[in-house]
Amino acid sequence: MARRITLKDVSARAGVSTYTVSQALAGKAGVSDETREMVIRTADEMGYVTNVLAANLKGQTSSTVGVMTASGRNQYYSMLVQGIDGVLQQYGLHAVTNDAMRGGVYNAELERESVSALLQQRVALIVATYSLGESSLRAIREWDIPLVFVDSLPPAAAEPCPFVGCDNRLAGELVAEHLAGLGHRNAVFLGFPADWNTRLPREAGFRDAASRLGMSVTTVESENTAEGAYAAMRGHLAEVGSGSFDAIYASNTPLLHGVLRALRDEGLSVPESVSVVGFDEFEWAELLSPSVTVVDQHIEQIGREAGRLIAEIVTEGREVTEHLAIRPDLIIRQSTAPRH
Amino acid sequence: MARRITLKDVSARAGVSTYTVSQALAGKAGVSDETREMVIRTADEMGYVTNVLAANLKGQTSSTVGVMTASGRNQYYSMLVQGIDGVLQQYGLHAVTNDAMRGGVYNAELERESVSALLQQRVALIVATYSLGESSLRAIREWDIPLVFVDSLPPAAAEPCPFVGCDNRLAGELVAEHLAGLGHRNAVFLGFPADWNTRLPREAGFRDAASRLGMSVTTVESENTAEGAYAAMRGHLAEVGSGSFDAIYASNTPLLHGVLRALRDEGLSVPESVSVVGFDEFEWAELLSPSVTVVDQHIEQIGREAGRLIAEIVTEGREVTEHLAIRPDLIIRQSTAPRH
DNA sequence: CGGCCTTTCCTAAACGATTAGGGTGAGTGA
DNA sequence: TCACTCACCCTAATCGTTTAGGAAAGGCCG
Repeated sequence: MARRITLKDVSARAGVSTYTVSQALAGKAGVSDETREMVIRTADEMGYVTNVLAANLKGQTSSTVGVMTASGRNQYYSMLVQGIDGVLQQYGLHAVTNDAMRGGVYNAELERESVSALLQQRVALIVATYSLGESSLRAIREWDIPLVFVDSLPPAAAEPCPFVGCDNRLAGELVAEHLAGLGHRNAVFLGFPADWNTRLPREAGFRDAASRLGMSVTTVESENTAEGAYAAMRGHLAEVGSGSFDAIYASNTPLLHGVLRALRDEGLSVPESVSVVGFDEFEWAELLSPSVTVVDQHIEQIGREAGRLIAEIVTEGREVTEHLAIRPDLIIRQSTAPRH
Repeated sequence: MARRITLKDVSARAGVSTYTVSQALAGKAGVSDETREMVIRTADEMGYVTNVLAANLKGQTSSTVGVMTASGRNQYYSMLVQGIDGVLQQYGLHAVTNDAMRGGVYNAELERESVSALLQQRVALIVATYSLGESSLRAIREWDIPLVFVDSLPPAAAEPCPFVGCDNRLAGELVAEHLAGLGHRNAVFLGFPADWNTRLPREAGFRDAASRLGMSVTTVESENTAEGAYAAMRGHLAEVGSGSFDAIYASNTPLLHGVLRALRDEGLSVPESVSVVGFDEFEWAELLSPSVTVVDQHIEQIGREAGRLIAEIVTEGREVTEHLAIRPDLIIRQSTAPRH
């Protein structure tokens, strides 16, 4: 292809002005039906394809939304992004993802670069799936770019700001009620760093319900990786022994992975010695031995709702500050059993 | 922010022409060092951020690459894309992903829309991770957009065309040699549809080596989902009984999942009744009981190599047609054992 | 000193769309 | 018939950059 067909080429061939072509193709008013049809016909005879760069430049709009993740190896995020992307495609939008993890650890420099890249692209909206840094927040606000938090609650500095995610407090309560109902008295909450602010409600809901039900909760701190959880769990066992707790709530899937490995390597059987609950449903949960009880936060639904919300904000320019908390469910499997 | 700072604003404040500012900020020649420094200083004093849309429009270039996937629920693809994206970020490029699956099944209409969306964006390059349809191939070629296949081999119509992926033939050979070495005589190859053209070499390598080693191979056809594999496997067992084979090679992770469920539900124990090998290493492989022997195709490496290749093509305009086959390794675990 | 590079910078025309702000002619009502 | 509206279309400016094609000034050489 020598040169690409432009709107001007189409207008020349169709014998009308570029204005008419533009209106006709965009489906806007001001063009008669016969002209519109004629224009459309010649346009695709010529193989014309709109240049969205030019359209966005002139229109001061953008059809891309930026997604910022800090996923590391947590598959959860990629599923989430996939979900969002699927919806956006239906609205003619597309997502570009920027991850702020390098070599498994959060990297502030990368976050800065990501924000800068998204600004350069003049994205229509930014989706944050973790607690953004102070300077990112400031830059985004300064540029007047709509921000929506998904999964992770907006930090106070970002409010008011729309949010879609799991009701993490409720999730913790469900787990605590389930474990206490099985007769467990001493639970361990295995938490990732509070940099990810989903940590707080996830722990608080668990603690509150547990104390209400007379179950003690010990928090074990862990890096946000399977390896970190493995080390943390073995460390904890070495310190307090296996008799000091009868249940574990691992606050996400990588941590669950680490816990299960640690228990296996310590020779502790699940659920006989200790009950285990994970956060997030995943495909292998049912095939493990024992199959694993988890909180299902309905990630596809979160993705869909987020996509819908984003499309609404971008295409209709609506101001939204609504917080949408999806109700989680407990999927009870073999890794939790009555205490004996 | 009332109005956004443009290059013209910077040039006015700095007292030089837009040309000078442009050259200075882009790090090109034709500007004295002191002027350059002065321009850069005032630019970030003013909080100037390049508008890449405008730059790309004028420069007839693009900093985005399109990635086409047909992933469904196969986590493999999202890891691959993550890998590629990570490298691209370092080159100032970014990826937009378009998936051609709707509701778990391939959708040609979606593929057409994806291609159209990528053309509209004037992407610099397209990455295909599955066998694109005839019309997509034609459109991409007509638009003169570089195409690189990752994971999936280019169809004949697309050659010559660069490729990065696993040496699937070799993978099959490794599996066959391992199984035959354990004394197995009758293997089942569980294959996803040949629409995904990785199927062919993956099966051929296995078959060739098996026949060389005196091991028979029966192919069982399956949809490309865990559910499909489950159904296919149970159907096969109902038809021929469990005594007719002693090993299974599941050609990707969703299929492996279906196989393991089917065997469990049929009460067949692994590896006592049948050895099982999966394709693709995944985090839970080692924690399952039994842990699963898999082919590790080194997906991170594939992603890195692909990213590097893409960056080279886009930023340096190099013409590349090289095929890069990464050597897979077998990770032997408990799901394969000597036949007794 | 005149001619000729170089270096440094500027002017102004693109890139490919969108869209105010008209203009034209037909229809309508008085 | 005239004034007015309305539907349809056009002209030309504009979005924010990059970059040919000079121009001015200084240095160098014979």
